[in-house]
Amino acid sequence: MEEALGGQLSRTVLVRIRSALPSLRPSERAIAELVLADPSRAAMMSIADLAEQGGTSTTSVVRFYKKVGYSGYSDLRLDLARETARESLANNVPAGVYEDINTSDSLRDIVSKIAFNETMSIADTAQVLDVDKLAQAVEAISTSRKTDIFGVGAGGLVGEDLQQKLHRIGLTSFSWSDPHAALASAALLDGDGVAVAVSHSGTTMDTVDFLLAAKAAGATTIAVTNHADSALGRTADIVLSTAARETPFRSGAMGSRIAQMMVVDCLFVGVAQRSYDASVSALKKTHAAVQSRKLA
Amino acid sequence: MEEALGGQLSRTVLVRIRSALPSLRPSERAIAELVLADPSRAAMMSIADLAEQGGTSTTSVVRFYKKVGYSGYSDLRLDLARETARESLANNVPAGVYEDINTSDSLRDIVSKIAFNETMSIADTAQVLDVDKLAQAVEAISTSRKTDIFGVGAGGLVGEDLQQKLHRIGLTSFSWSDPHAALASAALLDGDGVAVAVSHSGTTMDTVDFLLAAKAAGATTIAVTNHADSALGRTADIVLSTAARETPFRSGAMGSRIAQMMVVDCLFVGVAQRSYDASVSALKKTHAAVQSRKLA
DNA sequence: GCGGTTGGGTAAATTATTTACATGGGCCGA
DNA sequence: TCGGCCCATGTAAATAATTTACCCAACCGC
Repeated sequence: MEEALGGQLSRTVLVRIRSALPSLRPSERAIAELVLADPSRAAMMSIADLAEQGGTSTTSVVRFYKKVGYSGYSDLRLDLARETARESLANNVPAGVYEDINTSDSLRDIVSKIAFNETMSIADTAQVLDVDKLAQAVEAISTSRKTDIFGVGAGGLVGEDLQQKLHRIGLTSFSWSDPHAALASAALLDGDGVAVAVSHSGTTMDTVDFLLAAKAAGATTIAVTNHADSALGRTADIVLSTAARETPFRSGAMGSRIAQMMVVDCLFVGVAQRSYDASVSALKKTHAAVQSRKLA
Repeated sequence: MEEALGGQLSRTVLVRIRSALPSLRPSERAIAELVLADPSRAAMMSIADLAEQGGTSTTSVVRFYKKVGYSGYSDLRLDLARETARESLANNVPAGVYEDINTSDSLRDIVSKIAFNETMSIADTAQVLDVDKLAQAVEAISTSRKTDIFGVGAGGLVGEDLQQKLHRIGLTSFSWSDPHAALASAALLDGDGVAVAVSHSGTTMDTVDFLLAAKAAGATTIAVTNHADSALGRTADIVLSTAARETPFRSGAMGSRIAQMMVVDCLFVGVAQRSYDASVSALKKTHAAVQSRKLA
C-alpha cells in the first residue's frame, strides 16, 4: 500500500481490485463488485453515487480504494477510465482494413481503410528511414548554395512542398515540374549544389535524367523513393527510403505520397533545426507576412 | 457541440481543444496549450494546479473547459485519461513526442515526433470526419459538370492533388493557385458546379472570397478546414473537418497538410467507387499512359 | 455481562468545483 | 483627450466533493 505515487504507474486496476477482494469487508466488497461489474460506469460516478448504489456510505468507499492501494479517489477514477479505454480500443480493431477497397465498402469503411493505410505508411517509413542518410541529406541541403527539386505527378507535389518549406526558412531552392527546365537548372549546379528527386518507383526516366545531369555537374544528389535499388536509387548519392503501402486503389498513390511527405518533413525540420534561431525567426516573418490576408 | 451527454461519447478531446483554440481568449489558450503539451499530466491535475501552472485563475480554467464543450471538470479529466491511454497503447509512444521540436533533439527524435504527430493527425481526422457530409461531397463532385478547387500555400498543393486525382478518373476539375483566376472560374459555375476550398485556419480571405463567388453563382460549396466555425466553414454548404496536430514547428503546417490529404483521398476514393468500373478502367489507362516514360 | 475488537456510519473538516460579481485596460466615438 | 463601453480576467463567495475524526452497535471470548 506504500506505492502511493499517484497510482498512475499501477498495472491494471481491475486485477488489483479482484485480488484484494477476499480481504475486503462486506460493505467494501459491495463497492468492489459494483466497480468490477461496470468499470467505465464507475469511473463516472462520485463517491456518493457509488456509496448509494452499493447501499453503503462514502466512508466505506474511501476505505475500499485505500485498501486497493490508491491514495485518492480521483486516482482510482482515472485508472478506471484509462483501463476501460484501453480495452474498448482492443476490441475495436476494424475488420478488413488490410484489404483493398471494393464496391461493397461503405464510406465509413473507406475512411478506415485509408486512415489505416496511411498511418501504416508513416509508421513503416519512420522505421525504415536511415537516420545517417537523413543526416547526410540535411547537411548537404543546409550548406547548399542552391537546391533543385524534381518529381513528376504526385512526386512533383511533394517536391513543391519541400521547396515551399525550404524557401520559408530562407534557403534558395527550386521545384521544377517541367523536365526540360529541371534539366537546365540541374546542369548549372556545381559542387555547392544539391538535387533532390522524388519518385515512388524510382523508374521515371525524366527523374533519373534529372539526377544524372545534376551528378554530372558535380552536385550532391538525393533520392526519395520506395525502391532504393531502382535506377534512381542507384544513381543518387543519398537515398532516403519510403515504405509506403500501396494497396488500396493502387494508382491513387496515396500511401506513397504520404510517406514521401513525411520524409520531406523530416528533412525540413532537420535543416531548420541546424540553424534554429534563424529558422524560427524566418518562420515568424513568413507567418506574419500572410497574416494581412487573413480575417479576424 | 451538441453532444454534451456527460462527455463519454465525445470523440477525441484533444481534437476538440485544438479546434477551439482560435476562439479561446489568451488566458484560456494558455490552459489549452498546457493540456495539449502533456494531456496525461493534465489529467492528473486539479483545476487549481492547472490555473497555477498556466499563470492564470481557476475561473479561466472553467471557462476553458466549458468552451471546449464539457459541463464539468471531471468529464474533461476522464476523457483526457481515456484518450492518452488509447494513444499510448496505439503506438507505445516514446517519451516527449508531444513536445515541440527543440534544439536538443536528435534526428531520431525528430523522426519520431513527426511520425507520431502525423499519424495522430490522420487518426484524429478519421474519427472526426463526418461520413454524411463526406457522402454529400462525394455526391456533389460525382454529379458535377465542373469542379473548381482553390487553396493557398500548403492548401494549394492539396488542391492540386485532388485535381490530379479527379482528372485521372475522367472528371473535369481545375485547381487554381492564382486568386483572380480562381474567382473568375468560380463566377462561371452554375448549379451543376462544385467549388472546393482548402484552408487549415479557414480565415484566408482569398479562399473565403472564392467560395462566396462560387456560392453566388449557384454552385455547391465544399470546405476542407480544421475550423468548422471559421468564416470559410460558415460559408460552405458542406464542411469536411480535419483534426490536425500542429505542435511541432508550427508554421511547417505538417499535420494540417497530411490531414487535408487524407480527407482528399477519402473524397477521391468515394467518388471513384461510385462509378467503380469506369474509374478502374480510367485509372488503368492513365497508368498505362505514363509507362512509356518509365524504365524497365 | 463485560472489555475489547471489528465493521460500519454520521457528521465535521478540508479541499475542490462552480458561480456571481468586480476590476481594469483598451478601443471608439465625440 | 475624454468618457463610456466592452472584453478579458480575476477575487471571493457558494456549493459540492473528498477525506478525516469520531462514534455506535454487534459480536466474541471469557
